Amino acid sequence: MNQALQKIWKTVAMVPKGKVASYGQIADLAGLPGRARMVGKSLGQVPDGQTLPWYRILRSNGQIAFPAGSESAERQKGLLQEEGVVVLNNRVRLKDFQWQPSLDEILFKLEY
DNA sequence: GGTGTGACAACAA
DNA sequence: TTTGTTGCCACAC
Repeated sequence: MNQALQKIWKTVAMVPKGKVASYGQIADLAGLPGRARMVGKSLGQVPDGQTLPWYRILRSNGQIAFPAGSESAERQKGLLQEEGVVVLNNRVRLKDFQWQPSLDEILFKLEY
């Protein structure tokens, strides 16, 4: 089955609450450099049952990937703000909220 | 194989 | 800052 998909989901799952990450960042951490677009596609395939923080994933510039004002964008914005992440004009200040995995977090991930 | 697509990214203006 | 262009890579036709 889809290994890449699993890796991506596991990686997304370790983004801490109140922090965000970019598609490319997730791809890199998942060991799939250059596959940012695949991360996006994968998040769209997440079964509803799964509790995955898909909403903590943004574009490299901090923008929400959905068109501003769309239902999805609003939902994502809401979920983020509930965690304390400030969203303005459909974007987040990465300087303040981007997740910076510590070395041990990365190593822990490699154990798998 | 060729071609188009996509919850992307880097860079130029 | 915002908008275009290009480069990417896995996939579905």
